[in-house]
Amino acid sequence: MRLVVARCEVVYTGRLSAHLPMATRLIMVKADGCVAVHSDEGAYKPLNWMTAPNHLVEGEGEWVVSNRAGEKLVIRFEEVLSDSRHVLGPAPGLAKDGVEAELQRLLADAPFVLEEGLSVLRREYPTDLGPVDLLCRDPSGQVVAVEVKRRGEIDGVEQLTRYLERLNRDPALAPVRGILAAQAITPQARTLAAARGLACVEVDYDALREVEGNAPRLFPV
Amino acid sequence: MRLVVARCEVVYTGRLSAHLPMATRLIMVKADGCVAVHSDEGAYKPLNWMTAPNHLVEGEGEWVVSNRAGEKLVIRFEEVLSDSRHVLGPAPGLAKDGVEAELQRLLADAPFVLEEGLSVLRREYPTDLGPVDLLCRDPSGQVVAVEVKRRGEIDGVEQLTRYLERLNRDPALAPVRGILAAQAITPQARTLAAARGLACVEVDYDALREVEGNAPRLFPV
DNA sequence: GTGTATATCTCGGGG
DNA sequence: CCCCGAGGTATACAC
Repeated sequence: MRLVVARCEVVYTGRLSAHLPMATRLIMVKADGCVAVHSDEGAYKPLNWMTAPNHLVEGEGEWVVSNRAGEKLVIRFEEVLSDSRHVLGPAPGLAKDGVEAELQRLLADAPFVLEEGLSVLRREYPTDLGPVDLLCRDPSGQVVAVEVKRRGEIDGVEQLTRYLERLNRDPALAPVRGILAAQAITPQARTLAAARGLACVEVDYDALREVEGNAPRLFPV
Repeated sequence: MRLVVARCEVVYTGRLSAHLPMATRLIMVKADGCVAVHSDEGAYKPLNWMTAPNHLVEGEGEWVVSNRAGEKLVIRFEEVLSDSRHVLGPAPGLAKDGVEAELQRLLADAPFVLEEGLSVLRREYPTDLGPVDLLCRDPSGQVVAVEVKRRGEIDGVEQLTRYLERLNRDPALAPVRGILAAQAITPQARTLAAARGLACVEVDYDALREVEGNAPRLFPV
């Protein structure tokens, strides 16, 4: 990784045009070639950047970084205050818990926490509007579409409504009903869901991880 | 700005839980107090971070950064390879030339490219759900709501649907119909638009700039 | 590759 | 203060 502290001026042209007037900033060049320009205030993310792969040309007091899509980042240096290189080596990636993907996986393994007797037909069931998180069947044989969210808000209700409208056009599935499953559901989302005849279930994440630990014994496949 | 290169391990708990195993990384502390952990590869944005305002406690080989919302970032150091501070001073912000805003402006000047005989009543027509990009009238006198997007996706159809539902409650405007205008529209968005009786128009941005150049002569106001 | 959905989204504007 | 909308969104994942 190369770290340059310098008074510079930056121009980006590509998907839009952006300009940074002359000031002191940090320029970070990572091992994969991506370039980021940081100021000392404001945000954790860079003001301007160029993702890899790109082509960096170091000219006379000027860097030109361009990529295949025709985007260009030009950094014009007035004064370089510091320029250092560091060998960081490979680093293992970030492991995340508690994102929607994991919630979906946990629910797919334990759909009964949503409703007694529910079983999963498919995850990511495709429709021509996009994939339904979980397609299930209840003990009576009715198909149930489940939309999984970390936080249940109006968007989730809209999404579930779209899918149901689509699923119910398929005579092999109809009538399909819907469940919005989330760790927390806002009152507005509940109201809209109720108006559309959709069920809401709040899911206790920690309890679900407990269930996962026990499920293999309690519900052998 | 403080830049620390170190072998470290990072744990974030808050809106989710995330863990970075021991490896060499860059830790950036900006003047406003925000902390970011960068690896040497992958992305231009940090793996882990904590936005300002927060509270940083430097302990024995360990930093604990926490904020009012109860989020916590813990960095445990094994070996510090470099630790430097730089005074960058204030920097002027980023100036952008937007894209959707310009597309909207171009269409407002040449609504007839969307549909023969269309004229603009108002840009950013306010509703209590948000502003309608373009409110137009067709030759028959019917009001037409236009949602302008750079890329036409399902979100845009939902947005237009909400606005239309709102506009059609106003007897002075109803019945209002809708057009989704974008440089490119996905098949799924077309499907949903068709199901809702909304029109889709793909707009050639460059051609539109041509029209703008010619319009003053061809279509004098 | 295309397209959808998520994100510790971030960031800004308006009520 | 929240809500909404846009982002050079980036990123992951399925078809």
